[in-house]
Amino acid sequence: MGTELLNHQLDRELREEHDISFSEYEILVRLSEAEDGRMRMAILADAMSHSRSRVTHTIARMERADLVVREASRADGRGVEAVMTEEGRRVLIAAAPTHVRGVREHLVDLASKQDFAALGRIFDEVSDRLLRAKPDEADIR
Amino acid sequence: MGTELLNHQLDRELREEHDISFSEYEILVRLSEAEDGRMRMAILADAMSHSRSRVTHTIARMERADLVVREASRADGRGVEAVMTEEGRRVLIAAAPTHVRGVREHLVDLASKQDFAALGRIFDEVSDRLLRAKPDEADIR
DNA sequence: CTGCGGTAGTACAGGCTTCAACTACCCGGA
DNA sequence: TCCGGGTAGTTGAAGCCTGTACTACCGCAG
Repeated sequence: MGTELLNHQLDRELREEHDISFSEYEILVRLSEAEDGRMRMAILADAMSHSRSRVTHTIARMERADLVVREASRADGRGVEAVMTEEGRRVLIAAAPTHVRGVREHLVDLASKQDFAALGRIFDEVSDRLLRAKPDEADIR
Repeated sequence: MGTELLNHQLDRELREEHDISFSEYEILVRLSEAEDGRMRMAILADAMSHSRSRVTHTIARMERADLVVREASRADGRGVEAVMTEEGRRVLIAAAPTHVRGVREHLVDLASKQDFAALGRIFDEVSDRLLRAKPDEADIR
């Protein structure tokens, strides 16, 4: 699988040029697309197929770097919302071209339109299956 | 990228059913294909695009589990060879069907022959480029 | 209103990977 | 022969992820 090589490379480029990891970048992207740049921790976790524990840690690091702040949810006393800061938006805007260029350079430009489309079809399907299997863990039991 | 989901799933299946990680499985596969079931650490590292440090740690874990033993290289005083044990071969033979089934179930069976071929073409190309760039790190400098 | 199962998030310990020393050894040139 | 640069591998610390346990809160049934 060259996929690890690719992810690793994209991660490294973001770290070197903008001091954020690929996961942090993805969180910023999702927050930027959300209403008011804010999202509940659990939604974030599900959206990225990360464990809640992982999101807690990642958001903690991002909070230290002033990319987000944590706010208690008004609606649900258990809830916490991650909110993108100005600095977070600034870093996202700076980092996006790096990421886009990386994906082009290391992936898109190397494949024909047809092959790239096939790639999309395959991983949509793979994700669908694996995500559908997880929620209730009803596999074989 | 659903690729992380897939790797994670394959890793989990190997851990649950055979108590080895995906990386350990891959090392066993490579050793089994090598002359006498033995390989130099550096060759192993290059073959899997892992850091030497990583291979050192992984082999150390595998040695604790009796899957391999370490032997000093006769030819090169600096060298160390990882040698597959009987137990290692036994575990590989047991684990291989799990892995093959996993790949079929979570990937191959979900794609058409054509799309799957496209996948192969793309990641061969991606790997080639990234590996060609690395060795001398001559990128832009 | 009280109890209770379920959900949200965090804390902590353990495991894997990385990075940067560091040791040991190889080999070619002076 | 001896030196110096390069290679092989290991070590230990630090970072990130996982699983588990735990607290706090929700909401419904009784």
